[in-house]
Amino acid sequence: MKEGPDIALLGSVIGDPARANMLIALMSGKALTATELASEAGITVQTASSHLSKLEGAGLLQQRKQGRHRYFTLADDEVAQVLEAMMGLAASRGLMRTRPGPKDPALRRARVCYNHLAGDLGVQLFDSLQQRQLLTGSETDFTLTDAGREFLEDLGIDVEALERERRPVCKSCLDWSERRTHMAGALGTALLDRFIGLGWAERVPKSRIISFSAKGQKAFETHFPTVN
Amino acid sequence: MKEGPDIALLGSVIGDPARANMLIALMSGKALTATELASEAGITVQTASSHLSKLEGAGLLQQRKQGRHRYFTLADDEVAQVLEAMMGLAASRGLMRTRPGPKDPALRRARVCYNHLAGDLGVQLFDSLQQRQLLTGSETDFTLTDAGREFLEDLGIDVEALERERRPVCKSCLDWSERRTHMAGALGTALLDRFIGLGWAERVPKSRIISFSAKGQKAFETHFPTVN
DNA sequence: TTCATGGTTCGATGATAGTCGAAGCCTCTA
DNA sequence: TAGAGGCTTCGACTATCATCGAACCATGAA
Repeated sequence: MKEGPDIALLGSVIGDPARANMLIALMSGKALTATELASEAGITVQTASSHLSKLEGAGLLQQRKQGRHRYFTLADDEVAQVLEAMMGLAASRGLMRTRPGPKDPALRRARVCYNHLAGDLGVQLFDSLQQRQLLTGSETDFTLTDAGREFLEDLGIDVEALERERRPVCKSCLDWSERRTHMAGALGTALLDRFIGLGWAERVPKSRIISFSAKGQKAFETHFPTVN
Repeated sequence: MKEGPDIALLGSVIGDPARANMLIALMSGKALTATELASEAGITVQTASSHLSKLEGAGLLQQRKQGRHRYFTLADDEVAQVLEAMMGLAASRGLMRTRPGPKDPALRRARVCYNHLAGDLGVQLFDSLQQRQLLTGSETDFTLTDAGREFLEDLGIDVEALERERRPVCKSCLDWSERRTHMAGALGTALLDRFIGLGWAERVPKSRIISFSAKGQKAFETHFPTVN
C-alpha cells in the first residue's frame, strides 16, 4: 500500500454520472436544492440524497439549511478549478458525452438540453435574437433589450413572470455539437414551452429530439430569421 | 442528459485503485512496463493489461513498443497536471490512503512531479527565480527574462534547445503539499535533469522522492536563495 | 392538530466492472 | 525450429454500488 492523497477515492466520487451531473450543475455557482439536483441528474430524490451525502462526505459540497430546503453549493473554488481542469483534459482527449458526428441528424438539428432548445435551431435562435439586438451583452452574459421584451411579449411569453422566478432569465449554454452558444435559463425554457404550446413542435417520446412540423418550421424561420 | 466533456468517464477511469496506483507510479516520469505496473498496483498482469487498455483508451497513457516490452508513460504534461491537482484537492479534504508516515517529510521536501521538481524545494526554486526577476509574468503565465536566460546558460542549460522543442518552455504546476506554484514544462524538466547531472541530487528508487546530497543542498541554496 | 412539502433511511434488486485462471499470440534468443 | 518471456484475450466468478419503492422524519402552513 502506498501513501499520499487518495485520488482513486476522489475519482470514483466524481466518476459516477449522476454525481458528475450534479457537480456540473453546481459549477454555475448557484445554490441548488436536493430536488433540483435530482432533476438535473435525472434520478429520484432518494438516489440523489445518497449521492449528495457521498459528495459532502468527500468534502466537495457544502450545504446550507434554510427553512425546509437544503441548498447545496461546491465547497470552494478549488473544487471548481479541479472540475474545470478535468473538463479540459476530458475534452482534449475527445471524451465527450455526446458523440460528435452526424449519427442522428434529427438530434443535431433540434433537441432538448435540460429544458431548453439546443442544436442547430437552438443556435439559430440565439444568433437571430442577438443580431437583431433583442439581446445585449456578451455571449456568456447578456440581458433582454426593451425591444426584446416587446418581441417576446408579442410571442405570448410573460417576461415579468419569468423575472419573478428564482433562476436567471438569460443564461447561455455551450452547444457541443455546434460549439456555439445557445439560450438556456428561464427564457430558454419558456421559449421551448411556447413553441410546443403553439403547435410548432413536439417532443419525440423516449428521446431528446424536438420535432418541428412543416408549419412550425416556417413560423420559426419567420420569427427567428438568419441574417448572415 | 447533458452535453460536454465527460468528467464522469474520466473520473471513473482514474477512480479505480489499481489504475490510480499505476498513474501515480507513472508520475515519476519513468516509462514502465506492464509487468512493473502490475506489481506497483498489486495485481496480476492479466488484470493490469485490462486496466492499461482502459487508460490508453481514455488517452491518459501512451505506449511505446520496444522489443518484447511495452513501455507506458503518461500521455503528456496535461495529464500529470490534472493528477497533481486532484492530489491537492484530495489532500486538502483529508482523503488520504494512509496516515502521514515517516516517508512523508522527504516526499514533501523534494519529489518528482512527472519530470520536474516539486515539493518544498520546487516551490523555493520558482520563488527564487521570480523574486530575482529572472522570470516575468504572473504565477500561471510567465516567461524568462534576458537575465534569466543568462543565469540558466551559466548553470549549463541550453535554453535555445529547449525553445526548439514543441512543448512550452515555461509552465506552472500546482503543488499539492505546498499549495503553491512550481516550475513545470521543458525548463522544469531540464532543471531537474541538470541537478541530477551535477550530482546535487538523485532519484530514490521505487519512489518519487528526490534525495539531495549535503553538497547538492548547499549548491541549491546558493543558486536559488530565499529572499525572506 | 392536521396536512403538505422537502429530505432521509431502509431494503431489495439488478447491472456493472474488477479479478484471476487458462489459453493463445507475439517477439526475441538459441 | 524450439523455447521462453511478455502481454493480451476469453470466460467465469464475485463484490460493489447505483437505483427505486416504501416508510419515516422534519419543517412550515392552515
